[in-house]
Amino acid sequence: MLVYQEQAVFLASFIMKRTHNCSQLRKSDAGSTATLSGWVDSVRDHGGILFVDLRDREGLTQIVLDPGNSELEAQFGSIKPESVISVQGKVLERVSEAVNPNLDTGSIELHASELKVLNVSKTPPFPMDDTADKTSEDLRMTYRYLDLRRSSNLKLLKLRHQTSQAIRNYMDEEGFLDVETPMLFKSTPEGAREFLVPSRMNPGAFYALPQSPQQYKQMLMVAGVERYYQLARCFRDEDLRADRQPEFTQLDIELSFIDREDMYALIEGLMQRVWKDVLGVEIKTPFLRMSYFDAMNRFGVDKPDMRFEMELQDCGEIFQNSGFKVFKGALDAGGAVKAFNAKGLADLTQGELRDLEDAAKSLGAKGLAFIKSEGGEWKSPILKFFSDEEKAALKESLQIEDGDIVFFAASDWEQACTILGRVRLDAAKLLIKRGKLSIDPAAYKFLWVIEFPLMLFDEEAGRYVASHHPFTAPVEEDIPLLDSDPKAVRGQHYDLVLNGVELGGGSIRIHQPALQKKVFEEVLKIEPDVVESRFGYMLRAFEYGAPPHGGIAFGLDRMVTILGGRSSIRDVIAFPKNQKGQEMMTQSPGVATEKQLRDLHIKTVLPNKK
RNA sequence: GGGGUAGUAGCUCAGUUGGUUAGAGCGCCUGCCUGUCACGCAGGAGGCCGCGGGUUCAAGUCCCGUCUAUCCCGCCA
Repeated sequence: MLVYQEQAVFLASFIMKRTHNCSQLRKSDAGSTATLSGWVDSVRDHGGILFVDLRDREGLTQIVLDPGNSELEAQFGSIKPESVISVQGKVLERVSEAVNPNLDTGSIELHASELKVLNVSKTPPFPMDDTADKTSEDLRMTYRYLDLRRSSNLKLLKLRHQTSQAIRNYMDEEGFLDVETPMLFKSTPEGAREFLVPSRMNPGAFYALPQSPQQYKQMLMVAGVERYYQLARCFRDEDLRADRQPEFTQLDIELSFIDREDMYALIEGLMQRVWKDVLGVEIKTPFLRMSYFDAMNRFGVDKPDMRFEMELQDCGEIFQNSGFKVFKGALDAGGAVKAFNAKGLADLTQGELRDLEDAAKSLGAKGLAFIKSEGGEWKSPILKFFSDEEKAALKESLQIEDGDIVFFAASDWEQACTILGRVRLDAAKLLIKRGKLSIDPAAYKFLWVIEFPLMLFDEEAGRYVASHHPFTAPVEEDIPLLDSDPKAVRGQHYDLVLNGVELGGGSIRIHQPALQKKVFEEVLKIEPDVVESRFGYMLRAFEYGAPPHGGIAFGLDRMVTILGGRSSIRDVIAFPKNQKGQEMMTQSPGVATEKQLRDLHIKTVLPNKK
């Protein structure tokens, strides 16, 4: 009997096969017969006449049930929003007063003559329109299949598809091969924490899920692939943020016989293509370029948002001989005094000021010095330490006018820049809230950040560490500095930044085995046996004719987030994980059975709960 | 690991200096309604005020703890 019913439904779906989607019918179809299938978006029962908005992936069509058909009326009476139905009927042009200009199909409606209720829906746990954006993510993710069914979310999935499609077309036309690399990789404890996968057949041994296909793609260059790309899934077992997921997708690219200029041109073309195909927007090239030093010095971050000004100024000269010990002391210690003018923000509240100060403190500042210009006079707790000359010089260099507030940071150069970089972004948000600063949502300010230092000195480890990764090639003329002054060596590294978001980064790689070995052993001071076990195959590969090569990788999720005008990458991932790395719908991760653990030669030791 | 914010009806939120029976909008249920498109109108149901403890004659409200979510720092290309 049950089987019979299922067959009946199965059969029904064929009898009522759809002839159009819900966004297709137009005035020209008037008079014809059509069948639509989809979800009930809303029901408006006027007693006599009844309207149903039928929705599918493509759009919405209004169904009309004219009075007089008691059998159909009974059927329609039973349907609820989100039920799945098929309707057959006559397409009729709407009378002019009834036309809905907000709907693609608003000039017609389908007058139902037959209805199949394919599946009745329970009442959804949250609204199915855009007001659900305010519903807690927790609940939406538990019912992600309903959340995704909302048209704004289906649009985002479509947008993501269009983005990867545009990428694939461009890469194909540029001669790139899509090559898949292993998901089960070897652990490389440098860098991000990895997800480990126990190997049943090799007791005690573990695979690691790749943080990126970095090493494999370089091997593909040695193999002569010349141009490789992949939309690669990558994994990092680190704490999450709005723009970070434990698994994410990279557009991974590597190519041979190129220099940095070739890379810039290739990627600028790619971005042009993506923005054109997905949004219909023309992006201007070439992109602006800025050295890492300038980015830090002028904006306090290595990924400046170029959509607004408020640049940091250097006040070192002004306070060279200042009576204000905090500033003088920082300068005497070889540091810097930086400042920027948050134009028009003198009216900030005590709470807002405290928030800015907290932000500064979280980056190591002892406080946040400021000068407000309000009602024709300057107000500041530190004003009394400044001489008239210093005040005049400040007014001049920071262009201080009434209503402005200037923030200061005095520390070593990098920290001072970082602190103000953060305050600058927060101040911009406050100005936007007040309507004093506006950022065009359709502005796309691409920027290459270049000339990063190849190494950073890690105070904790007491040695140099690669700022990008250890395969980045030094700028040619800086190679002699590897021995004398490693931190002055610039890498052939480049980041692509868009509106303050790091879209991607990469570098020209080292392809000479001797230089790579030197970087590993002499500069980064990695023990030779560790080098051998982790990178030995790579050094050997380079001895067999490695071509000069370089690459780049982009966060596809971040790119789609920006294209879709969203703020969280979770919005553009079909089934994202929450901040604890759990996927709420399937309740993953789950506990393994005893047998599974035994097979994998694993014992779990749970943390003590106090 | 640390800090901020939030947790009250299915959803979004209000709830005064602690004070009687905890409210609104949407949704849901019932009825009415022949042109709506967020239909309208009338009525109704629905609450462990996250959880545990404390202060008090009295706690949604104050205190302590805890859990959950989210944002940020640490961490992470």
